[in-house]
Amino acid sequence: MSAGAGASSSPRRSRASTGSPIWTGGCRLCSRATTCSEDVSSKIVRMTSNEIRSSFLKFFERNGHRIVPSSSLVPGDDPTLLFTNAGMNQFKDLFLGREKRDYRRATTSQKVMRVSGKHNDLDNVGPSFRHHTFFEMLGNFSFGDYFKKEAIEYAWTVLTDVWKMPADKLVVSIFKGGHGIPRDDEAFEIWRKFVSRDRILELGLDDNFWQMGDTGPCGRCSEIYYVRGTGVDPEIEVWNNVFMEFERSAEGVLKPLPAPSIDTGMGLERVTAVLQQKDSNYDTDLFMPLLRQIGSLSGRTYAGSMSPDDVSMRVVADHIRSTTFLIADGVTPSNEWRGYVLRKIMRRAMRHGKHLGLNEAFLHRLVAVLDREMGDAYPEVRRNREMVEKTILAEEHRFEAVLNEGLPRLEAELAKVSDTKSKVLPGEIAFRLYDTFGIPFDFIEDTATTQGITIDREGYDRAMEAQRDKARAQSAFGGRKGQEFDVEADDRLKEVGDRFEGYTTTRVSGVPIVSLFDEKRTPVDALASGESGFVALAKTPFYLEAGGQVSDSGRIFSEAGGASATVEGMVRIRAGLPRAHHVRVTSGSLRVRDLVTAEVDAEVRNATRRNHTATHLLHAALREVLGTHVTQKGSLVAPDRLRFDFVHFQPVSREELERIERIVNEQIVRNTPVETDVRPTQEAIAAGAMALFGEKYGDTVRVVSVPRFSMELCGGTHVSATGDIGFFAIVAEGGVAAGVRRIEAVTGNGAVAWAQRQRGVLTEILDALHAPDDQAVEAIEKLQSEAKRLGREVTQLKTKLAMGGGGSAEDTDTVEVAGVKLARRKVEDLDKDALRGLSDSLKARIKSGVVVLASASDGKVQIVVAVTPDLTSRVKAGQIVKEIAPIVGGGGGGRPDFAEAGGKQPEKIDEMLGASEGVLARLLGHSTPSPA
RNA sequence: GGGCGGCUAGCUCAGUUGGGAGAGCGCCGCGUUCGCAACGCGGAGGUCGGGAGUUCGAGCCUCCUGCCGUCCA
Repeated sequence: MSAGAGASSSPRRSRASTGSPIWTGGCRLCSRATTCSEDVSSKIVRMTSNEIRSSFLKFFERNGHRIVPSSSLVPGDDPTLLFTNAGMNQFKDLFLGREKRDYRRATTSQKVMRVSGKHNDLDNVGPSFRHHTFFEMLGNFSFGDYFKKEAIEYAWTVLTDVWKMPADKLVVSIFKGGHGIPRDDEAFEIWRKFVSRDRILELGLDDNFWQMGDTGPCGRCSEIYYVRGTGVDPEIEVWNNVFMEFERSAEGVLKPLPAPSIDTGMGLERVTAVLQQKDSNYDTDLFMPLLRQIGSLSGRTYAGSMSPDDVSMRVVADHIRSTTFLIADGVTPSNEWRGYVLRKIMRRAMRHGKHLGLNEAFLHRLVAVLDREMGDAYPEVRRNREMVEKTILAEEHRFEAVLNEGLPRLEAELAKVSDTKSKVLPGEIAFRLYDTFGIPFDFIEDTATTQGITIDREGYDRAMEAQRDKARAQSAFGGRKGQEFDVEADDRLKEVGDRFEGYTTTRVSGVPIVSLFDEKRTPVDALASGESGFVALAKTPFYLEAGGQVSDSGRIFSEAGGASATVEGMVRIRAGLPRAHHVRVTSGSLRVRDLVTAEVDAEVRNATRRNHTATHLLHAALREVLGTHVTQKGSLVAPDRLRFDFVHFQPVSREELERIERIVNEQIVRNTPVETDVRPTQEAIAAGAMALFGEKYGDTVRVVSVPRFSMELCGGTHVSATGDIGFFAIVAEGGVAAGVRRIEAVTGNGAVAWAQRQRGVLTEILDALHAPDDQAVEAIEKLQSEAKRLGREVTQLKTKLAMGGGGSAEDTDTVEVAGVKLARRKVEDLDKDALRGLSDSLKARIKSGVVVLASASDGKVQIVVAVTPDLTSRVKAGQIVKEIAPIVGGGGGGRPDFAEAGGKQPEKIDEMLGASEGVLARLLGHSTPSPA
């Protein structure tokens, strides 16, 4: 989605930055020759960024807008969108008419991330004075309420009245028409009331037409520019007003929306630069405190230039903002998806820190500045400061480790090419160092340069491109969306809404069936016995998977018609519509408008309730024992177990686990009644209720609390008092990803069963050991060392036995072949190691010669051939073994002094040993003495 | 989702045509010393991440799988 209410990355900005302003020919604004020598802008009100933000919100509040808090940077309801990238994201469903709220005008200061643009914005950040990965978007919105006239009036008033921008510094633009869409005459006429005709630019599709996607709402828009006349950006786009007035169908046809809407966006960083009369966003009070702190840590002073130091300082200042806000919104650095983007940004900041001479971990020390400067406007930063700092520090250490690991490899590769004539590091090698070992390219380049080595950049880029292509090709199939229900025409569904009765009951009767769908999710009138499909009811006690709690199972039946169906799962049709029960009809048939009873399997539900409340207790206990950096990263609440993933940077020790388990069970014993109530979201969070990261909450929320111990926002079903849980046992603890641990636990009957199983195993072990429990470990250790000792003794004895045999050396058949001693012996049941030992002893005995040993065990033959070192130049053990092993049906090989082989025919051992004499003779170059 | 690299003694890691599992540090004992460090000698400590396969024989080759790291999406 490319939302046009944009600040940092619209195409026309990049054009401006290359030095071609949108309109040329002198300063038309103030009718002067080229630039404005007179400082008209001195009239502008001096404001801090905090004042600018709040004055904007307050203005629109005075004009009937609801001030809505910024939504999370992690889009809660759109898994395909990497980060929130426009102010309107959180209102998407309102614009599409899928959702209704109790206000039709809103204003926000929205946290926004833009990193993954086609032009790879990340590289612009630092060198540029106004590119950011993270920024704040001020906006006002109308959902089918006011339209162009008011929007333009508001915009003009804010700029010229609230902020006192001189009118003659402002230029606007409208859509000039094209591609079958007419020129925006209306906007032109409205603007004419405020500015002269020559200050209204007319631009095309790229600049002044906005759409969310290939289909859906879209419209012409109007941009407002502030003309400085000087600096890198002689004029700067400050505000984009989108007039949503059409809906584009799949066929590409535009038809008017019944209720046209307004969506605007203004980058706070830019407008602050304008109002504080700075050429660069970084010179404003949004960035200067950060730059000062970076300066004092690195012993430098930010000078606002294009020098490498200043560029690096800008990179760090920008990236610490993204980093802090992302982590505060629950993203943690990892190797995939959002976490990966975060890591990339963090490591880029660390690298630039190194350029500034910051070799120790420093990034985490900048969070305090943001807490101080922005903590009032964005409480999540203040609330999560400790966790943010810990997360950053952990990543700084990890990056250090990666470099320490990779550096020797880099040095080794450089050493290889340093002797060559060209002194070029091949691109594939450089890429491999980056791809596999994570050494940043500029790091490789820097190191290489100091050694007079250059890098084959082209080869590097080629390798990178190949990797990209592969990844894209493979994931093209991955992103398919789930099937959608065909409900467009179904008004009944919209009227009914989603009525969940499951908090108070597990059974509702006399409920009409609103709609039926088959497995393809298309509407049907009836589902017959044996068929499966989906049922929407006017109300239901069935829980739909959310907050980790799994969906209920149970049945739906009609007493009158004798129909019955099992409910196998629950599916969301669409927000605000009834939930769908995935059913299999077992008898009779279900028809639309039938009255039915819906009944949840109460026992299963009760088990789930126990686990859900226990999860809350566990969460609170974890924070008590491990610290408040513990935050939920995932959760599964099933009837038979619960699983809880959370942020923590090391394994949880056994002592800690036991303490956590004890605390939870103490809460259970207290039998505290569990309270639930619905409260305004802001109030609940202010009261300290635990909210989930990345979760989208409405204006009111359900709060589940165990008084004096736990309070969480939660839509799940819970026990009525903690005592209902019965017993809580932690079953497993382990790591899921870097910085995330997982605890699995059981409750109630399941916990009792688990404990009994454990005790059963212990009892059996003790029985087998014939030892009381306090001596069990000792007994096992004794057994182990005894077994080891015996094993050694057996090996020794076997070797001795084989060596000495019946007490003499007569079992060894020693002959001389061409002046070389050949010792042969057949032994019983010796393993490889013992044979080796035996051969060593025999070698020692004959001093110089060849030893051939064969042992039979388990129907297999093990052969060893050894040659004393003085003879290996004349005959090699490997050769002998290759010649004789086939006689017993095997093969083998080895080194000149020692070789092994195996075979499958023990009965032929004697034949083989006999043949060895001839083989040796032949290899020594003598004819075989004929057998006796 | 797709690649690449790693996993061997308590720790850090070596280990190539597939053929005796190693080093350094740490640990235990002995020696040396008034004692300690250092040093010398000796010793304990290993399911070579797990499972299958190929082979007479697998730390090493093949397949599956787990975990860690890293890059791309």
